[in-house]
Amino acid sequence: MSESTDNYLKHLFALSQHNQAGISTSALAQKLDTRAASVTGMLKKLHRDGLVLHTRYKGTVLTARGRRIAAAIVRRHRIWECFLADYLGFGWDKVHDMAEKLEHVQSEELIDRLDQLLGFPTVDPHGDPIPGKDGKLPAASGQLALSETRPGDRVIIRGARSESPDFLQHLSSIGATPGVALWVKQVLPFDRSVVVRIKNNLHTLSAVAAAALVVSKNRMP
Amino acid sequence: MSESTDNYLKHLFALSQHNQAGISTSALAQKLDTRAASVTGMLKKLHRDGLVLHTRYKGTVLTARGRRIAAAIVRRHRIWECFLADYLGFGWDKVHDMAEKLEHVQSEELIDRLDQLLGFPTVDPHGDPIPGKDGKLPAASGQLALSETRPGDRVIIRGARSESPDFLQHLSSIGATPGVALWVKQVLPFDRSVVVRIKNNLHTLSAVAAAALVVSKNRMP
DNA sequence: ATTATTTATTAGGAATGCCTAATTTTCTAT
DNA sequence: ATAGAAAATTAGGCATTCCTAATAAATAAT
Ligand SMILES: [Mn+2]
Ligand SMILES: [Mn+2]
Ligand SMILES: [Mn+2]
Ligand SMILES: [Mn+2]
Repeated sequence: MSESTDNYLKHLFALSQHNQAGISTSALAQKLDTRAASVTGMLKKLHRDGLVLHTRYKGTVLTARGRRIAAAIVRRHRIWECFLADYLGFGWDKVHDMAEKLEHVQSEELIDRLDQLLGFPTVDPHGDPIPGKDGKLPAASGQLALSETRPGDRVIIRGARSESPDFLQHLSSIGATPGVALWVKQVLPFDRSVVVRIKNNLHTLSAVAAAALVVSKNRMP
Repeated sequence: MSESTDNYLKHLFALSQHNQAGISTSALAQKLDTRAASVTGMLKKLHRDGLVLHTRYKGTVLTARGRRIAAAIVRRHRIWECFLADYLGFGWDKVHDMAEKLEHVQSEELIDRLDQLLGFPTVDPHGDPIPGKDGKLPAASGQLALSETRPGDRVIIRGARSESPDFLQHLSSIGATPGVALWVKQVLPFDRSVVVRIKNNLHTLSAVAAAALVVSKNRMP
């Protein structure tokens, strides 16, 4: 298991959280900041090694074994983030990059003792849940619908509560996809539409849309 | 800077401590557990990059730049070992392998904050000195191997010249850990084994073990 | 349904870093 | 001085992991 395969599994795991279907090669390439061709090559190896199921031109899903390993990586990442924040005083804008390296140190005993030192935290400094030793993620906390936010809030998009292609396509067209930051500018009183800013562009989401868009006030791993 | 080059520099640094002349390719290969041919190839790259001076068929010495980087790696390694021992309760036979990975996480701020958390230690759990931020190694004074002592001497254990978990675990099992007092009872003539008393118990250490156990005759450093 | 566009895969190649086997240089012992 | 041994290097490969360019498949538009 190399750092590279670790990162592939970790991002597949993250993308799987808000994707029913298989993960697309391009989505993974984007997360990993590599080219799609490289991703295809790696997916073939992960498939050969029984960590993912990859169907040519379709998509990729983690196997139980791949998911178990990925959860362990995310667990390490987030426990290290807790340590960096709680014991070394780093802010949540600093902890991620360091944890990005520390997560690859494979020692279960090391992580278990860190976990104990930290008092068995359940969320990392970004509010994201820490997988348990069994690989299970505590139910996502700190998530809410965009309709529950108030003007001034800065949130991160987590996903959608609808599979409606129309709705999802509309969100994509305005750049509202998981991981993207969103500023709540105002909530129109007469129909509760929400005006938001996404990357310097203003967009208006209906109350129905806002109720179906899941956001959180925290960052991702 | 890869983990590989890190390890080359680190071992060159360690070998330089007890070697006036340039380091031989085979000595380095042995420490790194690789083949001499691989070492030659890497040395050419390190030379090209200005980290070592390598003279064909002669030997290799670190440049000032190479030495500075190597000292930083050793500093990280030993500070991590202190953390693992002091905060996570790992024994000196366990810390080395984990630090072997942690040392490659490159963040000066991370190490400086760890250093502060630990109270700026000057030696690691094996009694080895921790290079300062300037790359300077505190000189170990009054230290000698147990094999250099004579019956009747009373010494304090300072550390070990091996990271072998088997060896360190054995020492721990007889109570021979840094700071502990030890009386030299006799040196067996036929194989130079050393019989010592530790807290009212007699133990016999082979000549090989005695040569790897570092002690001092003075109280505290 | 056919074409155009987007997405994904294959082909071919580069950099690392390791290996074994062959060769060259240096050292040692006669 | 010279043969033999030891040490180091070069030659030739292999596995990873990434890249760009060319091709193929799937999806969207007409
Ligand atoms: Mn990472
Ligand atoms: Mn996080
Ligand atoms: Mn290492
Ligand atoms: Mn040590």
